[in-house]
Amino acid sequence: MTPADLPPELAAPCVERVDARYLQSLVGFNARMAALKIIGQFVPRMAGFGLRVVDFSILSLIHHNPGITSRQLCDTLNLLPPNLVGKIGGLERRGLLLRHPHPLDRRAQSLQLTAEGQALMREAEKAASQLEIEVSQALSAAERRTLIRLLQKLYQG
Amino acid sequence: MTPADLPPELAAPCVERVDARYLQSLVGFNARMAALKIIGQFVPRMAGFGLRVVDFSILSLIHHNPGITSRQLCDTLNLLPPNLVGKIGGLERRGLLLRHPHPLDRRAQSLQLTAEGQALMREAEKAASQLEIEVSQALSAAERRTLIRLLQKLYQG
DNA sequence: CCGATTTCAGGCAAACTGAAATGT
DNA sequence: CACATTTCAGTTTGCCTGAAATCG
Repeated sequence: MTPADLPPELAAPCVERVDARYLQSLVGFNARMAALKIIGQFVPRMAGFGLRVVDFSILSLIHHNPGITSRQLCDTLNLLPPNLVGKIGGLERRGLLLRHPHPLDRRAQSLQLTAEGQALMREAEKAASQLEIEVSQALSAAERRTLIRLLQKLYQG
Repeated sequence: MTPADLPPELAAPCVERVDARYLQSLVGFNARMAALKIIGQFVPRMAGFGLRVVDFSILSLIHHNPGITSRQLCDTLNLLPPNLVGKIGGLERRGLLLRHPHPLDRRAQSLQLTAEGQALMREAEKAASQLEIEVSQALSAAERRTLIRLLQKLYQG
């Protein structure tokens, strides 16, 4: 079948412009593509503070929730406990956070930012909010609010 | 400082309910959380077809673009060429796709689904579209269209 | 000679699993 | 005794860089 002496344009097809309409009809595909694009811009900004994206999320949650536990961090950020241990340890060795015994549950630990950690996060969150403006420049303020509301309906529902 | 004989509720703070409002004000955080939730439901469905999420994306693009090249797949899916080689090889060994010499560029390869690959993707895309309905049940049809439009404005802009 | 496409090889970081120690 | 929180050890997976072979 498909003799070799057929004209080249019939032997094997080729594509000029990729048709991604089916994948683009799936919310998951679009959410993943958008997340990858934004995170791709986030990574180099946070690298300026010596932080990865996940470090920023961890420190931000501790920043706004002094005394939060590892377990609560895992639940909020969809992390597994063994993966958090090393990250918390590294941030502690850098002097950005402290572990205290938890007042209500001696199995757990009460996490807090040091003064240095708080100063770093004030700057890092300033940079994050600035990047937020740049990344959502294609959207109006109302569209941005709508987008966030719909995304939260999706993953919180 | 902070004497050990202070009442426990003052020695170290603790949080009852985590305040994630700052992270939730960032589009990137919400897009990532939504993508993770959807993909988390996608993985077991595609496992029923012996596919990972990325395999589904690859096969779907070949399905709707017979003759597409590896390079075009990489551009569309944000993959690096070395990472695609093994995946294409595995799908070929399973008899789901075929590689033909590209009619216009002998460096490239023209990718096509076999009859078995086409049959598999008809079922897999049916399952994906069904999951799409379930996962966006929290949204109205109009909200779902709006969400997709705004996400595309973000990552295409 | 330079660039693009595909492929292979090796290194690095991240993820999950299983189990142990401690405490509820 | 059953369960929860943290931690460690081992394994696997995936991603990235660098370089080679082929071709435009």
